[in-house]
Amino acid sequence: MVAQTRTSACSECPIRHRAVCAECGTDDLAVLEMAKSYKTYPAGTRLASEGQPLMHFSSFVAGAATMSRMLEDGRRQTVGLLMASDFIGRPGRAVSAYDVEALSEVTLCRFERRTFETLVKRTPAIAARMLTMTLDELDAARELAVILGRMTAREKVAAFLVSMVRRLALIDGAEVPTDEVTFKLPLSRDQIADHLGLTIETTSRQFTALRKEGLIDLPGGRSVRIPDFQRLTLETGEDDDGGPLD
Amino acid sequence: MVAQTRTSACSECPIRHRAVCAECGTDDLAVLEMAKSYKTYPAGTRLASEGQPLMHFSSFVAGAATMSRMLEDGRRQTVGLLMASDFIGRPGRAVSAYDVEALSEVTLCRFERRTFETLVKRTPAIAARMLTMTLDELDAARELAVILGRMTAREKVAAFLVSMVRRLALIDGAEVPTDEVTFKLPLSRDQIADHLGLTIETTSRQFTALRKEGLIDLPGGRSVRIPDFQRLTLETGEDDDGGPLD
DNA sequence: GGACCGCATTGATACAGGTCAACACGCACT
DNA sequence: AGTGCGTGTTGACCTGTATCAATGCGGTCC
Repeated sequence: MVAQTRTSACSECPIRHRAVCAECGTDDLAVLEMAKSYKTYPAGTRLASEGQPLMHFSSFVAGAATMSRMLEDGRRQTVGLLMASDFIGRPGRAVSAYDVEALSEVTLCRFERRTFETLVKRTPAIAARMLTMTLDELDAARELAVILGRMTAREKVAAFLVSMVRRLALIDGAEVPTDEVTFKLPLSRDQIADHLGLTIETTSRQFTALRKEGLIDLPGGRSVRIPDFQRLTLETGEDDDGGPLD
Repeated sequence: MVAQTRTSACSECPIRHRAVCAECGTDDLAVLEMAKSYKTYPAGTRLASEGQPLMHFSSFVAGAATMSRMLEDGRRQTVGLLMASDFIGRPGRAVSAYDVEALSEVTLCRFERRTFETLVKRTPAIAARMLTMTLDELDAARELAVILGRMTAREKVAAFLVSMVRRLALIDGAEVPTDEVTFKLPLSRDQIADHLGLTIETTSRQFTALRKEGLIDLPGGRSVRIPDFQRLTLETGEDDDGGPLD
């Protein structure tokens, strides 16, 4: 089982792990191996800036970051939360369209942009993996549009918590919980507000309101306990069945 | 020049035109040719429904449609405007995540889903073209998130008009205008409101306000004349340079 | 012509969320 | 213990947008 050996040998890098190991020939694996480099950044690092050149295509191995755009007068909107297996940059674009800031210590698996473009062209499995990842990000961005465009502040916060739980479960490879969960938010109230198109005050008030109604528990230090996950899901206004669509 | 002959022979279908003709071998072209079928639908047709099976992967040849999600209580958010070269469906997903409704008469180039999945796997150029299209849609979805999350009603309407002009220019293969433009909106005020996360009344009021300030002209019948496109751009709050990033 | 209908506009009022301001809490540093 | 600072919470008030309601306007059908 050659594929398995490879899988375990490169589990840190989502690109290599998911796109290449299982499906690719040895040659491309070797090229990929030579091309990639790991790099770790402390929390708070600006990993990319809007309008600035972006020399690498990078994939998240560990840690989390926000991807955001700032308007002229300082209003900021976060358009995506980047976590394990998400990526920064895109083939064919030399300039970042967004600011990317590390929320925690972040480890990236990086490829020099030109090299990666060649790899995508030459290696069908990498292109296929890129396509799947991009389609998933597209779904996430559209979900966010629904939240931003049509939900109330309360629903936004509930939807955010629900999506965080689902996201963290996905990364852990665990099942999405049906009843009780406890986890730690990687974002400050400020950063949550920027993600939900709210102010920090409104965000804080909604957390408090949900707590007072027993939908969540806030033991302190950005921890959240959700006693009944299903019930919280109902607060988002979505007529969602809860299951993935694939 | 074989490629050119092919290009002119299949100009109606973006998938075939852009992804295959220029880059693919004859075999895959032949398969694609056999697999595709054109179909035209009248304005108002529901082309897909959230939660319903979607048997085809389709690409827009002509016409426009909205892609939207409805919440339990009837609130609707449009997450994308589909126009020539955009697509409905995704490889690997049998159920539509959104409602798609034709705004005008629409011609689609359709592939049976399974067939298309095979084609994507087998034909690198199709996968590459899909990836580019998906990355573009991802950018569009994130732009929308910025608009929905952080712009005022006035800015939203201005940004919508600006993006419509850019979009229409792209489809025509024309330059984005720097001064005067006139065009016809393919959306009703209602549909614009659902796209911008506003009510129809607020949307109408902002159109009126922009008209009163001479930023736009409304000759009637969904036509819009913009006397100074650059000036309108300034109303969106974006510190955009106006140029594409690629 | 008149009645109707879908779409757009305009006005009056209500309210969700923004703004401004004070205060609380935890934590590092001295 | 005391100070300072970053982060979060809460309160009072204000404003932009939603809501409710009326009117206009261009079609089309009888």
